[in-house]
Amino acid sequence: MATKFSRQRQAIWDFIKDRTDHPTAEAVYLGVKSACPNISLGTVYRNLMLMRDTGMIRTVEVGDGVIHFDPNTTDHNHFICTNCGKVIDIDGGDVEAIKQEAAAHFTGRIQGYSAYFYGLCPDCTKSAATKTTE
Amino acid sequence: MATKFSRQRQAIWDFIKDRTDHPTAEAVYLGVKSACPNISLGTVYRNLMLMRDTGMIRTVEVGDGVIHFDPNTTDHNHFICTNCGKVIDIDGGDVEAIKQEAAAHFTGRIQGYSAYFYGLCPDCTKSAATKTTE
DNA sequence: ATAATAACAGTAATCGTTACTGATTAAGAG
DNA sequence: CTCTTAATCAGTAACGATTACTGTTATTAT
Repeated sequence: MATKFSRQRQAIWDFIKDRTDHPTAEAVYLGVKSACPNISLGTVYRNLMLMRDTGMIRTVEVGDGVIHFDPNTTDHNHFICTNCGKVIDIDGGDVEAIKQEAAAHFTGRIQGYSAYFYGLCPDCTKSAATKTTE
Repeated sequence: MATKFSRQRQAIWDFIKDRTDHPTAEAVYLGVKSACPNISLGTVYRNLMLMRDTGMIRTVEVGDGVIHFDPNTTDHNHFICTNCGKVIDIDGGDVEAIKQEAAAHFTGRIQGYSAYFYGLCPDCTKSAATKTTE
């Protein structure tokens, strides 16, 4: 067989598989250290990219110059807080409708899709409201 | 006055203002060299980022790890060819409808938006069809 | 248990972007 | 037109995320 399931790969998968906070490679690296104290950052990158290439996870590029990883491979949109940088899933939107809408105005075949919405996340909206009137 | 309109900035603006091909900083740098033979890459970056900050142009992050620049600041979508990497505008889509659709499923205020569609561009579709059946 | 090789840790290299330097130069005042 | 001054420049060094390389380790099939 071609693939060996190493302890490190398992640890990375265990760490990321239920995440909804779109960690970076660095964050995965730090998070996996408890299970694999001397894992290498290169190993984390290699495995994350391999998981992406095999469709286990998806990469998300938010505009902060760093790659984020998302175990949710179903079609969905992302919200990025312009204040704290948090990346939040927007579930339940009719992604198919959005694709259709764009396809109607383009003469190529649209396969994939990813959209990013920007604004203040609920938390930052709250703390902004707390501050003295501004 | 705070702003000086240098020859270099003018050249960069002249180069990019009518482009629809979303050049990178590197591409702008090369393209501007004929007008400004010894312009510096740093100058190109500084001016492009300044133009973005003042709303003259927009940055587009496509997933290739490089920043692209777009003089079209009106709301529109982008198509990225997974074969040749070309970035093409999708004009005429109802962007507002897409925003609404997503906003309906999210409890924060959505301000900005950018969406990317992936697939084979018209050119690559054509040349793929030319090849022996595969 | 052993062989074969995927995967590893550690580190060096790459590359896009940003920051720093002292030298230029655009723009307003006299 | 000349002078002043601060914005901008060219050139280069620094930075940080990601990738590539190298010799070692460990998973899997036999």
